[in-house]
Amino acid sequence: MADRIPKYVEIAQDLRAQIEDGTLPPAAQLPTEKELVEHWGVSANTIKKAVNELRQQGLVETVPQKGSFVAEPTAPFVITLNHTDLGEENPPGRGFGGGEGRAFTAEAERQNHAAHSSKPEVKVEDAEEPQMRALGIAPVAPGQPRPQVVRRSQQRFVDGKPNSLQHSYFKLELAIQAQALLKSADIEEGTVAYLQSCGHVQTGYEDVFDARQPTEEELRFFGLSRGSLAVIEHRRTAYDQHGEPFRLTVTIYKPGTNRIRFIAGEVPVEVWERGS
Amino acid sequence: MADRIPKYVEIAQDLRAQIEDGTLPPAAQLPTEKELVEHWGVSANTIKKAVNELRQQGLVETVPQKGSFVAEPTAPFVITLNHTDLGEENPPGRGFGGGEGRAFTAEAERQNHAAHSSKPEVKVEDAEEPQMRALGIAPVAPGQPRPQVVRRSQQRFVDGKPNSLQHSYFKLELAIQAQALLKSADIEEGTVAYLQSCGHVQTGYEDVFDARQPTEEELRFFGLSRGSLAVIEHRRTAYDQHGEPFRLTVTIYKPGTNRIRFIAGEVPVEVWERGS
DNA sequence: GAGTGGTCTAGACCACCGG
DNA sequence: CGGTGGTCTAGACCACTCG
Repeated sequence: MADRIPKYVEIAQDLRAQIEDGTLPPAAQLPTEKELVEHWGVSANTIKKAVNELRQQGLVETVPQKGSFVAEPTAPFVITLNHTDLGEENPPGRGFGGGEGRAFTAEAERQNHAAHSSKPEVKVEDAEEPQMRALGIAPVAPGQPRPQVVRRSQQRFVDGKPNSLQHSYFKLELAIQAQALLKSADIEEGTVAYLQSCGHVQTGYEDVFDARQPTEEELRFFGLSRGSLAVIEHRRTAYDQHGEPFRLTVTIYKPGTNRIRFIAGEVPVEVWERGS
Repeated sequence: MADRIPKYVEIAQDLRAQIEDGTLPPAAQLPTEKELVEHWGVSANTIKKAVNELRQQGLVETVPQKGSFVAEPTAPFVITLNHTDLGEENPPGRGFGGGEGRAFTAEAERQNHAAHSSKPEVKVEDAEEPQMRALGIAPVAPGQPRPQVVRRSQQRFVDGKPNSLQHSYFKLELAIQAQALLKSADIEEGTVAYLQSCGHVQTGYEDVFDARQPTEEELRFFGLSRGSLAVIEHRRTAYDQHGEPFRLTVTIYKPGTNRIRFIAGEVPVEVWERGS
């Protein structure tokens, strides 16, 4: 019976209970590791493992030389990646390809959140395997020069806090045709509309999701420390009227504060409106 | 410069490199912790942290009293939760509400995987908050008796290996009308079709995704040890012709071996066919 | 300079697995 | 039985933050 609960799990459960019943309110600092060591009469490593559990559960965020703090109550920001956006009629407030570009800020406003994005950073770089696959670029032998792609990257914030990272990849030839892609500035009319005016109508897309450990860059941006939660990765490959892939957009979300949502068919309007 | 890489990260990177270049092929056992301790001249805890990194990255699976093994090359099984399934014409092979029920096995076959599901386990239980919210059941004060719901749970396997867990929730009144929901047996014609024959036509749904740490039950089912990767949770709330929510299906996927996919509009047929 | 968490060591005991 | 990983201890030093 009971399966021998390790001490660090027990400690984590106790702290969790304190967080859930409000003894440790949101944003409060946890007892320091030293205090916990004394309180429980265990060694420092055991406490670290306990706190680590909570970090992985998203209940606690640790700032390395300051302390561990109860995570803000996840008033989740919902990204609606809606379906009904491919030339069919668009219900009011449901922009094209939700979650991308300017649709992101519109979505946030509907949910009474303030959102902003950094200026796009544009880089021309050697294509990596997954990007090549998605954009339909033939693989090259190792050692051969790799084809180049344009990457447009943005950092996105909600209520001033880091929310997601977005990288869009385009073939270099396309960017030469559609030069606004090379400028480090928002595309006023939206990327999808702009590319349409350049002859690439987005007629379909494929969305793929996965969860994975954050990279170092993502850890820094989200202000997380190692060993905390996984991020959600969303890859959207967009196809034009010739059935050719012409854009790959990769968005990385910090979970807990984000929900990814799709809506299909008829649902009550309250579902659209509600933010969680 | 270089930001002081901890030793355990360095060791993890070395092992990772060995996995990626094939020195440690899939399913091979890693050097034991003792061997790694000797090889690197570090203490056991440092090795454990290194291996833990790899576990969280999904590169390694540890079986407690046997050893750590290189994870099988993620030949990812792609669950296509397609859009074009709401009464519009269905392209061949794209069943209704992909990823659910029998559509799951059909999807697997298209990708040349063998899939099977356990017999549904049916339970009548007190509704929890999130289930009530989704099914549109009014909240009750704490202490009051909670309304009851029917839960149908299935374990799903691909190529004999645990793939996902699925729980569908229904209001008890609905299950009384539609009694097949109470039987611990597959519903031959599919749940959606069956409920349609009971007067609930699925006219829309909302999908929400999140990533989180696995529960104890999920750890056991997936054969993971604590501190390994996050799982992907997919919640689908289905609405009927009156705009009432009548079903909540929660599916938990082991990441790495699963990709969740949506397709909208026109994409080349190869995209439908390919398994990654 | 005091306080924080991050890394690391060199031991220990345990539970479980296999032959 | 020997070998494995899981837990745990009681120290240590470091880097960073803050007053």
